[in-house]
Amino acid sequence: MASNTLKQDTNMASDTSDLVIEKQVCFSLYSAANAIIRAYRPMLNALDLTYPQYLVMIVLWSHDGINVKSLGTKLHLDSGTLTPLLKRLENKQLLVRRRGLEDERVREIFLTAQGAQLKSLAEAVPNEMLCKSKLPIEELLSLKESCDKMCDNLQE
Amino acid sequence: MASNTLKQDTNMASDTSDLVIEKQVCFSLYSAANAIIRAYRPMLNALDLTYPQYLVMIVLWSHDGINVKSLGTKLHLDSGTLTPLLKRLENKQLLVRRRGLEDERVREIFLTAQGAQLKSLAEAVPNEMLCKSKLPIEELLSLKESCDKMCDNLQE
DNA sequence: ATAAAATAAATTGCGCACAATCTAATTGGC
DNA sequence: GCCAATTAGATTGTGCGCAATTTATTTTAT
Repeated sequence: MASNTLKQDTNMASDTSDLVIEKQVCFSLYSAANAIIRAYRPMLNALDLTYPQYLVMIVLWSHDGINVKSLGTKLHLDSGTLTPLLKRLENKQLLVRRRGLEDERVREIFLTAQGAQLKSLAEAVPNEMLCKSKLPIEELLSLKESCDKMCDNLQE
Repeated sequence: MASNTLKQDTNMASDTSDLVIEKQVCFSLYSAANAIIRAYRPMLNALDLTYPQYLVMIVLWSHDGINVKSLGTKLHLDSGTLTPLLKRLENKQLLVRRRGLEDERVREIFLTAQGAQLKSLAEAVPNEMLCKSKLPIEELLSLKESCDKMCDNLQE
């Protein structure tokens, strides 16, 4: 029991093993992503949106009429995530889901007037988030670049 | 309809608005975190662990006997996430959950022999992940630092 | 000694993320 | 023209992540 306590308290593993939580880059990224979604919550509650719903709305505000496949490509999400999410946004009257005219398999997503209007309320969100992060813009840009590279490199 | 098509195709908004998906640092971080968990999956399937379960095991491998509160502080997760996760790991015989002797409210988590043994199989995982990321170590370290800062700054 | 406040964990409920599977429509080859 | 292969999306089931609430225990103040 004494040796066990010693090993824990002095944390011998941290010098020799890579299997320590404090060394894990991926854990830092995972925790930061969770923290970001948590930080967005109060702002997005005011818009009655979750963070993934907010992302979908952002895409729609510049690509009204996009289909589920293209939306999924842009957001790196599949239909298993998007279909129920889009149904919830449809229930909130922010969009409508229409079948494609020339291809019946395709679902095209169109903003309602209400959904389009929500954009003006959302305009303030990105800047408020940048303030909360308290990081200089150059650091945020290099962080973004590394994340984008990571994402690309882990593709299949 | 012609003007609508023009607006979409030339993406006018991208120059004037911050509300474009390609500009969102947070979206990059969110996508990278999802991509990481996806990339870990095949490796961790071999250990019959999910990524959050793997994180818990990493902490236990250097802090056997830790309680739920301390575990939550380390992983930035609460009992609503940890309690059912720990029960699943207990069902897999990787750990046991005991009540604290001096304080009955506390749950202390102890590795089983099987749980302790799993560490040797997990030793190869971090390096394999670094390879998959294809990023130079310096970039990974600066990425980790920025994520840790982001996480700290968004605290409460 | 006891009631109030604080603390640790568990529970409930919702919304992702994603693997796996299924359905329906379209395309390509012959 | 017809059938196999492909494609788009929907469905099902599991495991988080977390807000909100609840239960049980401990601490504090009186």
